[in-house]
Amino acid sequence: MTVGIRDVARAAGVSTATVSRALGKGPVSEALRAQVDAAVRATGYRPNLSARRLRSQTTQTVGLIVADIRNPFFTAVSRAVEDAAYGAGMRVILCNTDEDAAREALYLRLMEEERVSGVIFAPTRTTAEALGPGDLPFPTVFIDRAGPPGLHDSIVLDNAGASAALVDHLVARGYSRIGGLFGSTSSTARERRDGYAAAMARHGLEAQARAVLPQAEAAEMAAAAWFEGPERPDALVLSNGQMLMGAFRAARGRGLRIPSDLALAGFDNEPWTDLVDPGLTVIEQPVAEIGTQAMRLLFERIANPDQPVRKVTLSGRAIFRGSTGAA
Amino acid sequence: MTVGIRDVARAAGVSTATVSRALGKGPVSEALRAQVDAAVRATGYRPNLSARRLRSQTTQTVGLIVADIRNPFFTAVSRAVEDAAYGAGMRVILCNTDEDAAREALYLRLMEEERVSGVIFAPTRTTAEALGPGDLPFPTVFIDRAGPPGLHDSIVLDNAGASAALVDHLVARGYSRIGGLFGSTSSTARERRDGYAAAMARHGLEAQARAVLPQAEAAEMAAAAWFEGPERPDALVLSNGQMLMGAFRAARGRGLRIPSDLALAGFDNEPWTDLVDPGLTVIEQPVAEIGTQAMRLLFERIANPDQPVRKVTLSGRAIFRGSTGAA
DNA sequence: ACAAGCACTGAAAACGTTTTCACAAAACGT
DNA sequence: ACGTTTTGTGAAAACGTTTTCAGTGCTTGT
Repeated sequence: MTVGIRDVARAAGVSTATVSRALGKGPVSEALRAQVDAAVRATGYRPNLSARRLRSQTTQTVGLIVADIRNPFFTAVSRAVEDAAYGAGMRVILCNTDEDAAREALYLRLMEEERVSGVIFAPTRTTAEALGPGDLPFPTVFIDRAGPPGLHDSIVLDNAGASAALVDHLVARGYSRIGGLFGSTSSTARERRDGYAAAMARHGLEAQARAVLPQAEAAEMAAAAWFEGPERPDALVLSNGQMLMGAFRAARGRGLRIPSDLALAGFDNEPWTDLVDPGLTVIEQPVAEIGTQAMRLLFERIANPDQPVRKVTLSGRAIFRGSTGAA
Repeated sequence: MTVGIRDVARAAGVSTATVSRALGKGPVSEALRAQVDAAVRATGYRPNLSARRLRSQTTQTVGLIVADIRNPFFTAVSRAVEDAAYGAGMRVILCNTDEDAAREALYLRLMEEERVSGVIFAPTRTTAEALGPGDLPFPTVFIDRAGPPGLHDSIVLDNAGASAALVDHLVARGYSRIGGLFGSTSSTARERRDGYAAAMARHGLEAQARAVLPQAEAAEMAAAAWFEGPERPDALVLSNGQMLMGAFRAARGRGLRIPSDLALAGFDNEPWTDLVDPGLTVIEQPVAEIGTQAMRLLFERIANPDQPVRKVTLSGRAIFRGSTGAA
């Protein structure tokens, strides 16, 4: 029924070995290569990738495991990863964990079964801390979030520095009751919280940090409760773009005026953040670069498994807008 | 080196056939099944999916081909598709075509080589019109956009009706120089344009439609040029959420007041559309349902290849906001 | 008690490629 | 002109599973 390499071989009058070599990069004379090409076209042959992978023991596939593709940060990173992968003739298996360690374990097992060439992984803190030396039997690059210390390549943001920059800016604009609402699941959120706390201490201010699931709804509820409570902050730092959106919603719902009643600052320069009124002060992350660099690190690790572990730290870019009383 | 099914068989003291059956759903006695489970645990065996696919001739994989995952519409649909797929033990191969017919052809070929069980596809108009009866050698469900007429299952929006609803609303609010800026690449954009034109005609108004690439930047430039020109509209209908964002940017850049100088209405209830001031009137699409229904149609088609072609038409929900002078 | 069926198991074939191996012919160095 | 390499080719093995086929031992119905 379906046409295989032996049909092509028969049509071209050569052996299957020659067809395979003509399609790949083996040494084949020009004459035979032309015959094979013609036979491929005539038969409409499509190589069976499962068979190829089984025999060649290389899948040309990478896994990409993130919390939720609907978070625009991961959307953008994923797109960059996919472009780089397809550009290099590789496929991507995308998995959404929803910050759930059980699903992370499930997908890591799937990656083993797929015999992926490598994995790009943004883990929860739980998983990152539980992972030991031999637990990932494939090259792995951690992105956005730290993996187990010292074991794998990674590419992260200078989270503490970025948080501190936001706090410094808020203090300079005259805010003092600066609260921080951070994600509860990632090392990144924790680093942002620590950077916030350190900067607050440096300014002699009392840090007020809370943690929730890093999603818009959870942040909206937490922020709303905070605004109702006895210690209403005059500024709020949010740990990512989704939470920033939640906080903005909560402020609007309470009728708070920004930036006079409340300043807002956060992470991720999502396209809408300069569309609202006032625009929101954010730390822009180099999303495309994170994706392409992650693939680069992974390729190099695959090519050279024993090279020393590398950690790439990128800087965010602060964009000051009206939500913190800036221009 | 790597542990295979024969190692498990040896460890369990049974044949590979029995291991395979114990792991699958074959008939195996309880005693042996327990031995096999123990051996699997002891050896840390991970089945090789490439080998399984090759032998069993079923890949349990579906392709998902969309224009750009960064478009929140496709992001949400993709997430729903992936959830449904993984929930049924299938994998997803995601491809971004950037509205490019050449890349569509490339990825369709890839789907053949992967021997996917089926494909979910949002094609450009070019490709949809070029596709003949035998061109897709796998079950295919078209989403968001029409495929070749009558050949495949599909799930689309009532685009013309939704457009007309927007026009009717704008007319009721007193607007009359209502322009339409639509995507140039999809049947969907064309249907929205036609629905717009028909509604305008019904109201005795002159339709003014333009078409550009369905992206924020292109729409912003086109809208800006339109606002500068001699025939500035007093309302604009946009063909998707990205273009709506572009038009909103252009209006703000020109200092136009919404809704007094200009009304804005479009498609896709993206999270930011009710965050800007004024909120934007949109047609909300049932994104999650589109994704899950697409997978359902695909599963049913795979299970029963010869059943009649089905076309599911979903209705959008109009959400009237300040950008059209609504409450 | 015996034929017929049933439930379970193992040996071996099969899936569609790539790769190894052996070898013939051509090219090369002296 | 003669070994020695190089180049190109085909036959067959190999990749790691699932599935077919042919039992074997039990149960069942009569």
